[in-house]
Amino acid sequence: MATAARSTKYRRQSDTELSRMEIMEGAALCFEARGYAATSLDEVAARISSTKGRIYHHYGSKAELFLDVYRTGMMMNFQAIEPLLEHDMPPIERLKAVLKAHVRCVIRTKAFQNVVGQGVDMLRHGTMPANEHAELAQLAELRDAYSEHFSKVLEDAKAAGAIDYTNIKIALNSVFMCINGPIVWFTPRKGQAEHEIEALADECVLYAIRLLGYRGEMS
Amino acid sequence: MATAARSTKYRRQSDTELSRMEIMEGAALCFEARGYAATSLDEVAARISSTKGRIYHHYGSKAELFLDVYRTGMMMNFQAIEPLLEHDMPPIERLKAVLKAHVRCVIRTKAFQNVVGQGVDMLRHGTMPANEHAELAQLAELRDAYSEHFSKVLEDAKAAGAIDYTNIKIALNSVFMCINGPIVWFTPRKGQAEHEIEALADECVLYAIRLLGYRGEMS
DNA sequence: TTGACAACATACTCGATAGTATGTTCAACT
DNA sequence: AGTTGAACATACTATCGAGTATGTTGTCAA
Repeated sequence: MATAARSTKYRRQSDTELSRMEIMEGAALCFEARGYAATSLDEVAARISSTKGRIYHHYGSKAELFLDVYRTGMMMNFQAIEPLLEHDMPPIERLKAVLKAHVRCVIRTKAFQNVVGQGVDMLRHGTMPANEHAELAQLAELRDAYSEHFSKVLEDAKAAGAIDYTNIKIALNSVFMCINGPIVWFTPRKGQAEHEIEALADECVLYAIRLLGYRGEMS
Repeated sequence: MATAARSTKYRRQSDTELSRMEIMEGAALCFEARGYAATSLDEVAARISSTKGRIYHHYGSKAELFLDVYRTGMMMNFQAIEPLLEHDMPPIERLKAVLKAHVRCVIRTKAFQNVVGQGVDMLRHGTMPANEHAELAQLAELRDAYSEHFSKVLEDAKAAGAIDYTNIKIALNSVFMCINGPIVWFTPRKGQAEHEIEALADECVLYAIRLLGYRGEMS
């Protein structure tokens, strides 16, 4: 039966994906805590109560694992904001919504986003550990495409007169520094209610749009 | 002669300090480019056309060198802003001046500040490479004291009604993210005039005070 | 039921690097 | 003029970790 065959096939696929995701989560936490270079794959394996053999069964190298974490982190970002780019709404409202979605995503997937940050740094300094230039270039494009989304949203809002800035590069960098801040300084505490995180995210967004010259208060 | 004796003594001291500074500058550049863990002391030595022996003559360990770079970076920051804390001036002007001084310092000493950032991360995650808890605690205090300076300036400006924020911790973190941004995204280009960097710094400061709810434009 | 393969675990190799031990030079003091 | 010690350079060791080679187990298909 085709259905049964596909079912089996997908279950195995799914298991593989689940296994890779479990590895990635462990890796993201280790990379976040100690940095890429200082993290050993034995540490990653230990974190998920496993062994290095398992990791090398799914990934060809440490760098490949790192790149997969990077890519997954970027995908999480895209999935968070892309739905908002479709809907028709006032530019300033879209800006607020996109910023908010990004911050929420960043907080939820903190470890992955930290790895993304490390990857961006490596790209910037040309110290990528891999020889896999194809993957590397692809990730750079991912990052640029994501940044481009924000550029467009910013320019729309500026054209609508809701915000203002002199140099879009500096403005965009500053906004990213601001809304990515939680990656660096946020530390989740036990028993922290969901609405506390919401308030935190709202405050980050407020500062980000203020930075851009937005005058009205939050609606 | 006491004078000659002291002169000799001081000259040797001074030479030692110069040598240490040269090592630190090489180390800061390497740490910035590859990160602490990925940087070998042979690389640092090669960067200053020297050998590992020289480094170990001045420092007991890689971690000790790192900590000295960290401390030196923080000192540069203090020296940049502390004179401004003395003078009597309107809170909002002091805020602007301090932010501007910080950004200028950050751009000039980019590599050192990047190391400071790595150090702060290590403190945060408890992954400091050294056993030297004394040094470690001292550096944490340095960082806190520096942050405290900004806290005071912010609160004064808020009391004067020039700015506004809900949560000082989040606001301060956001401001730091913004004014420390150049550490991450600024890349000096050859032939870049001094006034271009000034303009860049001004724009960072503008975004930072806007973030804090400042309404007036830059004077 | 068996064999074939995926999904691991275990046991190794080998290069890189932090740290050390020792050698060399040069300047100051005696 | 010789001795000493600071400021290095050179040569080595010891460890750690990425990558590999091989062993083990459960599962599914025929």
